[in-house]
Amino acid sequence: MDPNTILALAKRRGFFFPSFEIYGGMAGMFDYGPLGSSMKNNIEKLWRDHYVLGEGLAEIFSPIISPEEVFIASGHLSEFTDFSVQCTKCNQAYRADNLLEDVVDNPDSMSKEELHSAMTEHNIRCPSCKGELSEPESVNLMFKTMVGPLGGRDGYMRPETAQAMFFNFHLLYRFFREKLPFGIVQLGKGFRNEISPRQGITRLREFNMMEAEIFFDPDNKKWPGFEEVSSRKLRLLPDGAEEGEMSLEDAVGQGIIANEPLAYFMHVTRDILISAGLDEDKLRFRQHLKTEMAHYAADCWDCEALTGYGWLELVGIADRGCFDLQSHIDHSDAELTAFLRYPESKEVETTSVVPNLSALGPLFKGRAGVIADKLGNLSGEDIVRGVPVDVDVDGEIISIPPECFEVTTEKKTISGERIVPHVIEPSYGLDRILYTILDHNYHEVDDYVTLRLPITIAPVKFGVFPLMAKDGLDDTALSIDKKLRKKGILTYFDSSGTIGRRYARMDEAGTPFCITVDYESKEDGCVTVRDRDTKDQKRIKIDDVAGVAASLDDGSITFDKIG
RNA sequence: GCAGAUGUAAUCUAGUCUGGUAGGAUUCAAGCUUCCCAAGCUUGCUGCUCGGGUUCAAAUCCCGGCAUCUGCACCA
Repeated sequence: MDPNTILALAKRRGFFFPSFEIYGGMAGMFDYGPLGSSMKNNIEKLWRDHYVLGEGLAEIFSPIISPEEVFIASGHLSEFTDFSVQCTKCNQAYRADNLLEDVVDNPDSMSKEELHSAMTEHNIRCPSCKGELSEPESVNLMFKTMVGPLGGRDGYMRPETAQAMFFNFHLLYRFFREKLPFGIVQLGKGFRNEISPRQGITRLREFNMMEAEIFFDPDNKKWPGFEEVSSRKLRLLPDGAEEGEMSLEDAVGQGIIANEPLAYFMHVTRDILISAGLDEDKLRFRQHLKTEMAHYAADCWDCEALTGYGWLELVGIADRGCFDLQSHIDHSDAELTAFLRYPESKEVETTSVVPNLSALGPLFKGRAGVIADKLGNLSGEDIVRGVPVDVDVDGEIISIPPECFEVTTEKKTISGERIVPHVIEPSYGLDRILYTILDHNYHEVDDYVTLRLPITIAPVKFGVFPLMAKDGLDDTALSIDKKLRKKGILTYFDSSGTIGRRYARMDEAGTPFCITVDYESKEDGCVTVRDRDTKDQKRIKIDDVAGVAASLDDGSITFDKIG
């Protein structure tokens, strides 16, 4: 579908529109209008139904602004930064490390100064016009801010919601009673200071994500429920192979998808997107090429949808290995590990050296502490009972008499070990999904537009109209409207314009059903329910309206079964 | 970020070359009409992307910003 058509509809009907328009707008920023906000809530609800209710994952909600340390550990500060150079003659911009790729080793790990001197040394010039290049300039795609008005700490707007699920691991692990696997979700905004965002709502500087992090024992990557769906098929486009349909178990068995949970959550993703109204024929899973894999990923599949913008990445499902947890452990010294109990405890005999400080002190005075540490680090094999031992203190070899230490042998029971869990991350781009839902459900016949949204996603569930806004029809319609809203069903009451125009408005907003009160209602106590996609009408009792509407809303009956 | 094109109401558009009251259609709103699929009639609301310059006078000419589109580059 032509993006301009979708954009025009979105603006006209209040799904979404460019932000700050009266002040000239701002690239990469969009507002959700009334219909868009409602639709966004519905998508989030559908997503939570699967991940929180269905899979038993737990939701957290953390700050957007995060201290610099988080992104030093996550790698975003270094990996999300590019050094660019510009040609002074033709103004063409390049990534500095790309120009040095075949000239020096590991240019992407070089500092600004190293890049500059390497470029001077090897006389790197503009590849297209041979002009002089500017000095490298660092470009980081995170939004930077200051925490504390007078300076304080550097902060950044998070580029993904994921990090909080990693650096809070120890608390969440306790919440899940110290058992693997378990999963956490977070829905919220992420920020990327894109160089030149385009394509409407599909590439934003401030965008909405729905992310899950599921933690596993690396030696036992299993998720309950895989067997139930293992024969289901997905449309796969593996790295270096032909696109084709394949069952989950075959794909895992042949090593095309790295492991079961990865495949399982790909399937969950497919289910969610189909429930949201996407066209299965326009969906595929594409494996990341080795070269495009993020700095943290071990295997990654994108769920892509065919839209007016071409194939669009909606969901990324990555096996991040233990990269993030390990990195936060290294940077913070926090114990972000899981304890794996062995099936049976092991008895281990260890010999250790215990320094005798009351003997060491008088003999070595100030150096006693250092010597004690050195002794403590010796293993049992370095020592023979009753024989002096040599210790190296700052290059000086000191002989320590046997009365200064004891050698003890003890038996220990080891019941398990601490491991750094692996993580599978399904990460959904909410805005892109919303856009694709509009794209796949837009139908136009002779300039008449119908959005065939599933009722779970539709921003408004029922239009409620009096055929004419008089003779009491409006009062009856209003009371029906009120009844539905009391049941938690979002309606739209409309009494102005002709009935056809009102139906048309609702069709364009994707409202699945309309309820109309007419003159016969007074006599037979019935109203008309009209189906958006077929335009068929059925009459039902006014007294039954709320119940029928609720059943249509939750999907327990369909239109053809009512009346 | 670079190059080119574009910018008139919620939407589509005339007017820009050649400076002189901004026009139409759709939408939207109020009303009439026993009105079930964008019917008709009456009435009404909303606009020159922003800033500066030239000029008696700027939607129109000049400069700059912003945004959109296309291509390049970028895109965890």
